[in-house]
Amino acid sequence: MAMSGGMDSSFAAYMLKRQGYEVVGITYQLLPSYIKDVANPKACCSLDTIARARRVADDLSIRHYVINLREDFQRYVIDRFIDEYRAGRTPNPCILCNKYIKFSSFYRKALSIGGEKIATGHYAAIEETAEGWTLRKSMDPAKDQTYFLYPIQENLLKSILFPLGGEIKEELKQRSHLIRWDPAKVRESQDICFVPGADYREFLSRFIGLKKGPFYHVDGTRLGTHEGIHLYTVGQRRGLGIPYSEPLYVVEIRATENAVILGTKEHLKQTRLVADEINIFDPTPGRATGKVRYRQGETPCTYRVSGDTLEVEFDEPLHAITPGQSVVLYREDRVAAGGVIKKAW
RNA sequence: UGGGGUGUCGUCAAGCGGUAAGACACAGGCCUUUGGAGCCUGCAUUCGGAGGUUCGAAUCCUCCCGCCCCAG
Repeated sequence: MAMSGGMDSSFAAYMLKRQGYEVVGITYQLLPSYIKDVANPKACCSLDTIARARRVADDLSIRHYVINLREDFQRYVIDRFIDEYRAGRTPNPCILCNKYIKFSSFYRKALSIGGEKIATGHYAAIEETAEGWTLRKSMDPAKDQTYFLYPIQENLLKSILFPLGGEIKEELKQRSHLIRWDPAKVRESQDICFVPGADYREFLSRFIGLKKGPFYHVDGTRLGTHEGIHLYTVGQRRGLGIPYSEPLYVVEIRATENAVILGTKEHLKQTRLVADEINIFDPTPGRATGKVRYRQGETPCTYRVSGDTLEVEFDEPLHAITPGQSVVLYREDRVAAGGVIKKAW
């Protein structure tokens, strides 16, 4: 059981224990040591989680281990996060972390110490059906985290437990007295766990360095000068500093020209996309619903898998489909497919 | 140097004698296990400067200053 000492993972551990599992709590260290001051204590991987998790584990009378996954985290999450911004894309670090760390490195480590299954406090569900194992949305629609979990390999699903998949967070809070978890005394907001102070642009600038370049309107007009492409993301409005007759948004980032293209809301409407780094649960082409960012309703669409890519056409235009972000497709409450957006139009 | 025009928030811009609209930008907040979006709130006691007329001026008059055109 991956334990952070927070309510969700603590309660999940409690549930597993009650269900009769032999539970071993594991807290992984992910953050590089240069981040002394953890900015996001509630984050899934912050430093002072260890003590909190241990206390909960002791309380539940389960063993507790701490494992070090910093090297992998640095390489697969932080470095890639930086590289993606350098290339003018907008990565989703939580998805990288799930793909390469929690449901990869952590899983292997858990096996190596004798575990049979891994469990996390994610709000998602796994079910075995006639066709095989499926990743499904959680009972609590407000907390469903399948969007972040789509990269989990299908053959791994049978080895994963999501104890909270059938729970409703608000109801869980009512029962939280059953465990002695440590309420995070800090703000709820999540942000990026490895970015101190939650200012990811400042963080990126330490590695990428500011390199001024042109702001162009989609019609070709030069509108001003930007401070470096890594400071911007498609769909962004604030922080451009350009007065105009109407709000301007980042429409495109051209890394090769070091240029940022601006336009109005209309210019951000797109219906088609191609994604790579895909994970396909249901290869049958056809109808589905999908979303392009976590907090967004699903839009009906059609998809097909073509080689290593996923092609999606939405029934109606979406706003700012952003390269580097992920598209996740659903059929009913099952995750059908997902991938990293390569381009959209 | 003549002739014409113009000067209102960081930017664009209403107002044309009755006590400073709006948009963009910006700042703060809400929302949120990524980023972005969205929503809420704030944002010129003052109208290039100095005088004057008036109960009352950004709005009228005078002078000065700054821009922008057109002339020689």
